[in-house]
Amino acid sequence: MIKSLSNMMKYNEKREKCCEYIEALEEERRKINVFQRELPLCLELVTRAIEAYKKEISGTTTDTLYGQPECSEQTTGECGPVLDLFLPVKQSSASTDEEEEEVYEDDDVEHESHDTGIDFVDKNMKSEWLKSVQLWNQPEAVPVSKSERSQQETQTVVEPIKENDNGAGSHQPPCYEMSNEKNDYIISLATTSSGSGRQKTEAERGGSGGRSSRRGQRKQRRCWSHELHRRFLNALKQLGGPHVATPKQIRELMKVDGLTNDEVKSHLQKYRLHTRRPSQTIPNNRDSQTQHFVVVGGIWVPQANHSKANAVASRKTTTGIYGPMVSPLPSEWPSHSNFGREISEERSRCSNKGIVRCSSPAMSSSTRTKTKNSKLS
DNA sequence: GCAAGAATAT
DNA sequence: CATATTCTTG
Repeated sequence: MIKSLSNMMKYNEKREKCCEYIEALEEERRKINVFQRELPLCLELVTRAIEAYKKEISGTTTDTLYGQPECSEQTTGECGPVLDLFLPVKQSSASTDEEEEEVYEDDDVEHESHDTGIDFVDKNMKSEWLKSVQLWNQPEAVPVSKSERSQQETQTVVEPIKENDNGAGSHQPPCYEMSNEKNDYIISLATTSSGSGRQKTEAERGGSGGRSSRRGQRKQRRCWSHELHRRFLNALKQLGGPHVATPKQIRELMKVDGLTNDEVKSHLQKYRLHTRRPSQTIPNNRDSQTQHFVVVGGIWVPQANHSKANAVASRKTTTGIYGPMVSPLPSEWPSHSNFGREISEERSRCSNKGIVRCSSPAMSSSTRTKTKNSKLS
């Protein structure tokens, strides 16, 4: 008699336990699902375990509660925010990406194999929306994925050190608070793409609602994320250096919709400033004004360390962040801007006091010289 | 009137 | 400091 009773209790207890397990397992499975290709076995195991437990508690019971085993939407978990962000952009992936992404497809699809079609879930999704979002918002904030890409194309240099950036938990705070603005940006990025994308000026200041009424209002500050800056540099490179490239051209090349000429212009201005005479502010000894450059493979580099230019050592080359030469570049720019050693490249092009044909406006006080001729479009 | 650049402003 | 905006000029 007693026995049966205790048995029953035990059973109940057991069942309860099972339910808990199942619950936990399913939760786990959802997570694993995202990494299906990495952990196929894991997924399988968990699934089996779930089934096993279910069998155990057999028939009726509380199955209803756990009736959603097939939750294929791996977004679950704590992805709340993700989802939110994702939604607005969602469609972009389909239509826009080609425009936007082209510049940096490389790393996005690098890792492991892609067996099941599932990849798209985490891979695509992530890259897609993250990218767009990032462009305007938090420059870094990305979990990990893109840590690599930093400087692929141009880079001749190695850049040994770069771990610091986001490796650990450095969430750069979003530039400034853009609150809901972000959606607008995202959307514009997503839909417009390069094609025509151009009317932004208005849209932006309009803020959220889209009311562009208040014109006096200062535009939201644009944060030049790494991505943006990368594109910027890229464009610069294609155009032949910061001194010959014009804001408009750059903007067009960047293919970042929502970006305005003014913004580019401003950025360019800053870039040029930093680019030239990086040392100036720093009276520092060092051959400050005597820097001797050496031509290496067509580019000018500081004689000093051209051989191992990027070596870690040089990084503190006095010149500071904007060091004119190929200083190994301190991880990147100060906070978020990222003129890094890339500038070195640029400067290598025209800098060197007039040695090169280009009038090197940068050097001369009167920059306006420019080479407008070249762009007689 | 536009666009680039410099000079200011925030 | 980094961006935005305004001023100047071609």
